[in-house]
Amino acid sequence: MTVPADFFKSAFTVDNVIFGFDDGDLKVLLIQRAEDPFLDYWGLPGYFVNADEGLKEAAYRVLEEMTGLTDVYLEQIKTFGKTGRHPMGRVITVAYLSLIKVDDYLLKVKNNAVAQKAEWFSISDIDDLAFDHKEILDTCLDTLRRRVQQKPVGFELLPPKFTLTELQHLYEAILDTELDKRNFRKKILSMNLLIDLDQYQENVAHRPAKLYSFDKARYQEFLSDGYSFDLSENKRKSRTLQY
Amino acid sequence: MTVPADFFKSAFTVDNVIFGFDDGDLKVLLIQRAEDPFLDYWGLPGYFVNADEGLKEAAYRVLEEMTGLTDVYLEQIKTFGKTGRHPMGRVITVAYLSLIKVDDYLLKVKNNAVAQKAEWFSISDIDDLAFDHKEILDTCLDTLRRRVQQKPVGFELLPPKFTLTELQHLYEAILDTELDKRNFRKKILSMNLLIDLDQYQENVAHRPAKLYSFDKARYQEFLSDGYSFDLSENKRKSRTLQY
DNA sequence: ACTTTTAGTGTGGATATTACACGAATCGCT
DNA sequence: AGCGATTCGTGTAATATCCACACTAAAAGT
Repeated sequence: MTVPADFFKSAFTVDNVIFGFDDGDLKVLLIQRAEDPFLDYWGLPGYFVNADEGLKEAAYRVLEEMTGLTDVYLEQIKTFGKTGRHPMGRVITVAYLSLIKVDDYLLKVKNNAVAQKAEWFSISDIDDLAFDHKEILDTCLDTLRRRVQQKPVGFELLPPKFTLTELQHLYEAILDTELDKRNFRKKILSMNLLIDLDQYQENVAHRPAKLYSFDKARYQEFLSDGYSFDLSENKRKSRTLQY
Repeated sequence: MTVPADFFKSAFTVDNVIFGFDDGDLKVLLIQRAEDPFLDYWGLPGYFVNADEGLKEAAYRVLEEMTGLTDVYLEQIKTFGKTGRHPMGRVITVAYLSLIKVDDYLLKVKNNAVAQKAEWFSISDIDDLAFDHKEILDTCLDTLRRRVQQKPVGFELLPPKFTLTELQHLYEAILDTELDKRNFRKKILSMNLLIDLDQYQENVAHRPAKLYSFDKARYQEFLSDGYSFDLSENKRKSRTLQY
């Protein structure tokens, strides 16, 4: 076993899968490529990792250069390294995932970036992307759906003040399912993650809903405590199994 | 944004974290290095990915060359890419995890491998390893402990015929906790993952225990069905939360 | 036959999960 | 002012799950 001849002759990239919630719809942020290969194709915002930066660092830098987003939390999901996934040679890519609320961020492509523009796309409208980005997106979507049942991630996707119905719709959109209103409220309120603002919607043509905000301190506790969420209303007989 | 000057001047490796269960103890498979850097240090069995092979493929190949193990199931866990983690330059490594039963495998280091020898170490005896392998190991151990509560992975670690007490000890070793015998048995049997062999231990100085084996077909169902396991006997008040 | 050791078994109280329906509050229209 | 349309907000009861807890059974060795 020797050092391969092509040692130090490979490249790695990061690709960011940024999910957003807007208008009752789960979206993902794509860029249109400004260079070959896949010129003009849409793909995930991703680019090469520099030699002097860490992976996560690179993911944040690339995301900002290509879409203008800063201050999003990125989480490493999986690394894709099939041969032939990049026409320029052996390129391995590390996929990062984030969940943000669309309204909070203004998209802005830097001049020197490899992107012509950045836009949000509804998940259901996406069929083909540059490279193997569709596969990466699908993997991240699976992860998101599993994740959402274990951590209260959904909150990141709503405005600072929201109604319980909005929160429920969010979960229904991500999980592509329907939930029972009363049970949803019971659960969510019992978690003490919400702050009751004692304010109400205005100018709605129906009984106005109470507004809530999200208790960030309490959220931190949840994450560190390894709490287990569970969306359920479950299909199967024996749901929570041990061992 | 341009292609970095050091494009195609990086290297990647795979590192395998192979957990084994033996003698009531959770172990991990390490190799002693036969080359610099970290000559003579113990570390994870890992090496460079060739340009013409996929990541997973590389992980299997490297594992076999360094330890002789074949036919283990490897799962990608995380990619480590801090700058400075490898003294030779920018090297990114993808960590793979596996769980096997020690007795089933004979360790055999190939002549040309970068390893002098391969040995099993108890988790608790490991303090320092080559590179950042201790950090990689710790990350994989966390993943294993979480994993074990979601999938019945533990079965891989026992001989073909085992007693319920052995299975319980396995879980106790992995999770570093004690479990209630009656509740454990109720749960595990209700999952229908075990086949009652109608055989008993022999030559033990006490009442002999029934022997079971593991129903592989049923196990497959579990995996594909996205069942949720849960080890519990739980510390916290509200265990299973929704939303 | 007695000791030692591990195997094997059931119940009840507390909590969590699910299914399910109707009055309340606002707006806009007449 | 009254009515219709719309969404908000709330409780209960049946079922399933979770967990704590203690004694008898079977074999080997003396």
